[in-house]
Amino acid sequence: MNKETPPSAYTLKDIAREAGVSVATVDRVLHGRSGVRADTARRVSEAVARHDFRPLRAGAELSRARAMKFALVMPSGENIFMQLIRDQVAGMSGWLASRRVAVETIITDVFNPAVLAQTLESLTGRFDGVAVVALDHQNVRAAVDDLVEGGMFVVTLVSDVPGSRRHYYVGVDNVAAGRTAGALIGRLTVARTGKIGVIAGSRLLRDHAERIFGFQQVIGLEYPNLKMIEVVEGGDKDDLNETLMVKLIAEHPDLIGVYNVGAGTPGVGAAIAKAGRENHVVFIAHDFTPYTRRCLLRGIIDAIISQDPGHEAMSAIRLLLGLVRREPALAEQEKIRIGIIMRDNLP
Amino acid sequence: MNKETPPSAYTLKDIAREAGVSVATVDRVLHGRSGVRADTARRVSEAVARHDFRPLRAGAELSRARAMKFALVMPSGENIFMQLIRDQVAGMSGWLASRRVAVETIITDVFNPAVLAQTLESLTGRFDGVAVVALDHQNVRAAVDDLVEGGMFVVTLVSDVPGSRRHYYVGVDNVAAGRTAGALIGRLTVARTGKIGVIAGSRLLRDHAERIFGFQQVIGLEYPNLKMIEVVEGGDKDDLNETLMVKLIAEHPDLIGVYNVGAGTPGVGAAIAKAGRENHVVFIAHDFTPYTRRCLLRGIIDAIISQDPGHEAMSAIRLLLGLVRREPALAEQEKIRIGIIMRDNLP
DNA sequence: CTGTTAGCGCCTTCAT
DNA sequence: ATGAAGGCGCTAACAG
Repeated sequence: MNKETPPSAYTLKDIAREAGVSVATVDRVLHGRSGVRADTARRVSEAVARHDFRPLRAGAELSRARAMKFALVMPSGENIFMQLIRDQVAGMSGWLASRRVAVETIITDVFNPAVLAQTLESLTGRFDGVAVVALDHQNVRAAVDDLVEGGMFVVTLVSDVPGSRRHYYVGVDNVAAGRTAGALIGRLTVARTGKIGVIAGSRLLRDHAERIFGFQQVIGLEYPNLKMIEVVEGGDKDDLNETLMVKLIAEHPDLIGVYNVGAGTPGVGAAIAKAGRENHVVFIAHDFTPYTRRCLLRGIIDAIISQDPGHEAMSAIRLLLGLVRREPALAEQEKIRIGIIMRDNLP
Repeated sequence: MNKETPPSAYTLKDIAREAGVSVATVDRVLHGRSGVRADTARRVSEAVARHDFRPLRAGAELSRARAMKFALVMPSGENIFMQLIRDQVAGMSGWLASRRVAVETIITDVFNPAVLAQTLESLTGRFDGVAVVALDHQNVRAAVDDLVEGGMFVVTLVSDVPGSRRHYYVGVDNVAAGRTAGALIGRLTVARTGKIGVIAGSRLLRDHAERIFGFQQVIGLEYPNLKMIEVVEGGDKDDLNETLMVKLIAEHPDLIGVYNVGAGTPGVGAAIAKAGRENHVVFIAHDFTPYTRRCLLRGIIDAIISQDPGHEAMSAIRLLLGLVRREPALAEQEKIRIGIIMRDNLP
């Protein structure tokens, strides 16, 4: 028998009585609102501390309940990871509804800074908060800053705009993700000597650039036996990626590893499978999907770097909710982990 | 612009008015309570469905608010992972207090079935729910069943009692965890030929037994170049583990991999470091701690199989809360992932 | 500066 | 089988 946390069914009223004030005063002290004599405040604080009193959330929530509307700005296109996030949000409908939170998904061309910026601007006043898969570009940064300036709460999702005034970024450390990919390729190719191919969507996307940076770091510094081929770009498209991969295989007989930085993994996988190279080429890609799951089981993909879409969607919404309600920052509680998924630890 | 979930600030009262009944009746229908004519129920259901109405959680919570008391039964001893879980629970104190939930941690000798069973029996009537790091033994199973029989809600934590009537198990699939360890050793030793050592706490602990089983499966079937040495048991103790590991290194010059199934990792690590074998021996262990973090950075440990203690503690409490409140099962939402942590994806 | 009071939405007796 | 009404704990508007 050891530690004990007493139930403490105290209420505001009890504390008020004990401190010899009214509930309103206790409430003021509890929330640090002004208009309380220092001396009175002290008496209240003491009573609160004495019983380690915490206001019951349900009461607070009920009394301020208000319908809220959030916008979720996501890329158009076939990107499966984004699709998964949308699915997760759809699956949260019960959770959202019972809290009077509405989420409107807005699909736009995130790859075009002007379009994205304009989409963001158009949100002004229509929402209580915005979660956006951002693009690191000055127009977008300006749009985000304008929104925040106007009192909107903004979190970036998956892809950040570092210099902006967004309240939070929900997503992984992409440099670390790239390093992880590099370390996996390095370790799994063992001591073999050969070339490593890297396929990205676009080096202009901050998350892709960061992953490549981290990847190069590790390969360059720690695996002198591996030589990186120039990064090629396939716009996250399956077909283009397949073409690129076929070419890589053809031109580099000593290719022993491939890192697909963004989406479009099916294209890369198809090229490897058709060439019958799954046993010679260590293939690392991002994001756990039905397709990558199959590839892991068949040995086409050796490891997946993952971030949990459900977790990210939930985090973004929770953070926005907390901001709107002005609750103390649960911030770094919500940090997103970089997952490594191999054949034997499939979720 | 795409999907839309309307705010729907409807309340029970609105639905009642629309269905031409009172709020009490709507409440009855919503919760499937008896005493409503089929025809009336249908009218209500229709109104509910028409607006996709969900009762506001805060209201429901407030009206049923009740102080609750949960017991957390954990092993005595130095096991760091358990310590981390306790820390996490301590860190949840604000969350718990604002929901009027008290958690009493009860330390007991989980390795002794009789003691554990008796501890469990002693909980009867004193708590609303129990989270227990269990031992798979018939006495324990009987004790768990008795508790459930008596109306207590029970979840097992980290280590399960499969045949029992516990409501949930919160923890990872340990066979898969063992397989993951096996796959990592297999892949990271590359094509080298040699022996693999396995150190467990006790083969009588179900989680250890399952991990060993999964590990053997993979090593035996897929890596003919690796030969497993007989499993040795160190009772999760640092000092004993160190002695065992020193012996393994001395007796098997061709040792190229070690899997520490349970706790006591510092002992194993020390032996490897002192022998200067960190570059020859692939070392896989469980649980991310300050110590294993250091080992990852220094290259002593190659990969950690992790389960998030914070996540587990939170899950256990949330599940118990849901059970007590008789909320629809959020069950498999709470599934715990097997994490792989290497030097570059440290949390 | 401080207190009073009317809700917030839901659940639950207690009547009918 | 159904309805009316009080209360859960907290907040905020309004008095003083």
